[in-house]
Amino acid sequence: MNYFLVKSEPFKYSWDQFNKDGRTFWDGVRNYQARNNIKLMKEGDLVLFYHSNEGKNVVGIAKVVREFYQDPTTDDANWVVVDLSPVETLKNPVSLEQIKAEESLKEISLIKQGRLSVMQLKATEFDKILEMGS
DNA sequence: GCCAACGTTGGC
DNA sequence: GCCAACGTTGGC
Repeated sequence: MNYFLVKSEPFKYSWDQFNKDGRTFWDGVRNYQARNNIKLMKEGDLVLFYHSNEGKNVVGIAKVVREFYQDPTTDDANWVVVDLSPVETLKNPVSLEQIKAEESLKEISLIKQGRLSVMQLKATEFDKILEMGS
C-alpha cells in the first residue's frame, strides 16, 4: 500500500465538489514528476486531499479506484489520470502551518517541494497527518 | 498582488 | 548539452 497527497485549488475543484461527485478522474497534471507519481498509484492506495491557495489544509482522504490511463482531456500520450473516490472527511483539517510546525513532517514533499501537485507520502507521514486531523 | 522557487523551452 | 528567458505555482 502506498500513500499520496494531491493538491487542488478549492476554486477549481473542492473537496465538497468531490464528495458530491463521488468519483472523479484526476486530470490537469502537466508536470512530469507529478505524472510519475500518479503512475505509482495502485487501486486501493490512499490519497490525502489538500486545498492550496485557499484554506491551505488537508481536508480529507480519498482512495484510488482505477489505476492510471490516458488523460481523456488531451490526445498527448504523455499525460495520464487516475480515478479517485472520497473516503472520509477529516474532523479537523490539518493546516500547512501545523504541518510545518511538526518535527516528524519536516521531510514531507509538501514543504520541501512546494510546487509539486502530486506527491508520495511515507506511511509514517500519512499516519501522522491523520492523527492530527482526527 | 507580489515574488521566490523551479520546471520548461528554445537558441546557440 | 548548456543556459537564459519565460511561465506557472502557491505561500505570504
